[in-house]
Amino acid sequence: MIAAMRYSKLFIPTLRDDPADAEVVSHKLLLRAGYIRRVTSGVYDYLPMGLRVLRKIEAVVREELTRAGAQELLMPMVQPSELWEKSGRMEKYGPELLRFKDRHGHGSCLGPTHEEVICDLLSRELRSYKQLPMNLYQIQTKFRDEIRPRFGLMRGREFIMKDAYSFHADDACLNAEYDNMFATYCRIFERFNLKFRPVEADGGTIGGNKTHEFHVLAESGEDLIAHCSGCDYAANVEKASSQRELQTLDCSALQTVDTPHVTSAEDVAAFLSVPTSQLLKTLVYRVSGGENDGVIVAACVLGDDQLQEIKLIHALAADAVELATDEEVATVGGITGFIGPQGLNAMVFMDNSLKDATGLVVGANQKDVHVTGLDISRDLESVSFVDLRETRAGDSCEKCGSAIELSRGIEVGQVFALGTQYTESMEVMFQNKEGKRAIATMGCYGIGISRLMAAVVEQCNDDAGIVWPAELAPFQLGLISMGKSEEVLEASEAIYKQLLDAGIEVLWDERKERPGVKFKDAELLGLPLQLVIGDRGLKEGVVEMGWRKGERSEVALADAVNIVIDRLKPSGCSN
RNA sequence: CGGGGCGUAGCGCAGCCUGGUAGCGCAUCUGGUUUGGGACCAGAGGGUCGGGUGUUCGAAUCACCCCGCCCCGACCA
Repeated sequence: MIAAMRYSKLFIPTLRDDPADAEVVSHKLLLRAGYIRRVTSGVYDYLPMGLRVLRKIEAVVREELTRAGAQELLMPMVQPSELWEKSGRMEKYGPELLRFKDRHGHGSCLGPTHEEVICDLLSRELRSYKQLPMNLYQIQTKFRDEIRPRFGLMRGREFIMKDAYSFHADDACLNAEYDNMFATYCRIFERFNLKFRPVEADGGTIGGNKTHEFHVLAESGEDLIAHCSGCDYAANVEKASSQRELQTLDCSALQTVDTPHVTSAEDVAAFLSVPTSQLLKTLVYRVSGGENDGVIVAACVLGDDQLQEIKLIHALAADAVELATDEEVATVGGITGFIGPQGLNAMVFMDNSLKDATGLVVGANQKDVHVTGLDISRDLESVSFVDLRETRAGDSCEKCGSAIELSRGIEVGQVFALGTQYTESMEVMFQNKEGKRAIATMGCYGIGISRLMAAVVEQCNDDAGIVWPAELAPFQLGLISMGKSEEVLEASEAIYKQLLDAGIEVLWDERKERPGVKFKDAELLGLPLQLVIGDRGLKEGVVEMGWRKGERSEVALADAVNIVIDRLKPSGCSN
């Protein structure tokens, strides 16, 4: 990367005001500081400063992956449909996969991820167990036609990702590599000075048996993560399970009560003067995919709980579930607003928390009527108990019983132990020690490079602008010439050249601007260190050195270069 | 796709309700005065008022349709 630049020659279109269409701080600041510009929904230009940061992130990721034993390759963005047909994901991936035909009418798609391509490659080239294990990665542009791109770089349709794929002769080896990648990810995020948390996660469309997500903690994060205050348990709420308190209620007999026009759990509870937690919510869903495709099912949680649909999807081994329409509810004998598990002509799933629940209020499957005094084990038959409810703050941890807390996070990475999910359908085979053909086992590991850029800014900013960690700043030093006297310009240029020779990345602000403008821009851009050269100090033979976040001091002009080199040279130094 | 908000100069906004020759601040250009925390004076350039249709003598303004953007929900690195 070019070490030094003159500000007046660099394309850094900074903005004085926050752009009106940016909501979160990273989006605002990256636009204002001239790092990115929007091209179309979820698609961005990386301007020179933005690209420099991106390259820095990539450099750290490359260094750590190389250290961890992975090799870089580059796969294509355009992928043939056949590979997706073969893996079975052509259907499953849905409209997020951007499909098109080339001029010969050949079905193609833009790569949202590369399991198919890498497996295709390995299926051709892998022969012997002696070639394993192998971990291949790339840093490349992905395209996912997201339903709702938002928050600038945080959720783009086109984005840059580091994706690694490992192949192994057996699961023990896969697990070792999973741990290796897990540790590598921790090291990478630590180098960026991020507050982050690895959490147990759901597999999503990638799939897999074992998977963790890495979340950068930030209020603007789109994910909710649950973590225990007493032990190391942490999981995405999509996956998290926990224990809730169950009230002990009297087990009086079943009784029907009229509840005219009272439908929602809150309203019914208020109407009957009981806590919402005494209500049983019965939600009716239509299933898509899997063995129950098209089937209508019911799922129950307590009135004050939320149903986590992903958990229901897993319980059904389905692709998706959608709340049933009133008509669909009627086909299984329910009436929207008064649905209950009793006598419903559908599979009924109950959250585990309900096993011993008694004295519940449920819909009677009759207009304007509810039933009280329901005892799950006494009054219901053939229901399946599964984990369905969304974990809430204050629940108790299943491991240690301590209180669960919730935080928001930005998912910047995920690791998966996939097993043979893709290698089987894609026929990634090799000859093992015994001379037999065997299916390779596989892991995959992603880091959202461009998202990481936004996540870092989310955590590292103040009222004045961005505060880059030393290793990610587009330039380490902002050299500010104050005033336009010959002495100042000469002194600045001399220092600029010495720093350039020393390999310090310096942005020399030699513009004919007033001091305030230069300070504001330097702070907006987030450069870790400033060196200010002005007439006032020059008379005394000193220049001013100031950290982006912290103290300022005067140093002798003669020592300035050495001091700067000393402070900036050890990479990863703090500011 | 459902719900909410918005679209007027590069950026931020006013004008719209109550129709009558398009405005403000910042930015840009020219000249001058300034120069340690987003200067001042004088002048200048820059607009299909998101697009279309309609109502009207006349539409940024009213009506209808379309497009785009932002926020909340379903997706995910």
